Amino acid sequence: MSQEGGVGDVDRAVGYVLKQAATVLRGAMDTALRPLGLTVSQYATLELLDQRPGSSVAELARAAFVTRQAMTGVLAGLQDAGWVSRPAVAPQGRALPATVTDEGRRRLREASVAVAGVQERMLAGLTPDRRERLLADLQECVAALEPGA
Amino acid sequence: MSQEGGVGDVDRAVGYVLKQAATVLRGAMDTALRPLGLTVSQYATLELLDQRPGSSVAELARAAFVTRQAMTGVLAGLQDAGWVSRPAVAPQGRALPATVTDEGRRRLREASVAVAGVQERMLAGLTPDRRERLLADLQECVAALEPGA
DNA sequence: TGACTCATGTCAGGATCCTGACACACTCGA
DNA sequence: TCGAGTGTGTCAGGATCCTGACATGAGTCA
Repeated sequence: MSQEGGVGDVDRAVGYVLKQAATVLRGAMDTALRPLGLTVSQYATLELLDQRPGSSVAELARAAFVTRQAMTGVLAGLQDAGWVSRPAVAPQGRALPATVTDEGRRRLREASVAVAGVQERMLAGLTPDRRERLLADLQECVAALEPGA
Repeated sequence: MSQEGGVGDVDRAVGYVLKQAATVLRGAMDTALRPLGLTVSQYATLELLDQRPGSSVAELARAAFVTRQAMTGVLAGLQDAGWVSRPAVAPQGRALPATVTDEGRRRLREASVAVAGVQERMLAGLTPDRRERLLADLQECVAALEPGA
């Protein structure tokens, strides 16, 4: 019972397990990154910025699924640490293109290895085929729920 | 390139898509629950409490992946709304067993249908087999990362 | 040129959650 | 019996993120 149009047992609800997985992963990343002096948000921002050099705060915020205000705070911390630099004046429009500094890139490389280890540990029990399928299914879920759909 | 021991393209990193899926799902649940006057946290707590009647704050907190303090705040809101009741004195030990009221159960039933709709929309593009596999894979990921592992 | 729209950066305020700490209640073993 | 260990509820403080709002710069079009 307790089915009749509802969600059913939470342990078998994809949404519940999805949040659980995201929470556990974030925790594992946090413990892996803490010794390196990086938060999960900072690492994610560095990784994004390394792959999209010259991004504005707004672009990074969208890529990291947070608001511009939140990303502004993260970027400020990264700038204070000397891992990210932004020009004082906008070269065009209002956007201030951010770039990873050499020191930031070194830090990112260490962090990236650590995070890759966590991801590998998470996926250790899955065959390459299953990993591909898992990724594809998650992307399908995202596409189905996105506002534009 | 940019592979060499690192994470690789973020769009193909399971962790990135996992967080994206969790974020999009939470947003969709929020818009679905808002008309019913429920937050996602409140709904999750009601659903958990309906399936585990008499749970304490600490038990609910563990089940919802938050701290006791956060769950205390959510429960206080639910009690103020009259959807959850707790005895004034602990019948045993210090734990105060919480239960969903009749009014709360009515509200939960509506919310559960709404959330089930969101989940169905998210999984619409997946066959039953793929849904089962997705659930199993996510559970595998959780088990592989859990502290006790 | 001027009005409109859109995107960006920023400020102010509030909501949510976390870490750290403390006191109380039960259980178990010396 | 009593002490340690565990689990629970709660308070205080801080960190992170969000909503709402505003001003600025660029592009579009009458």
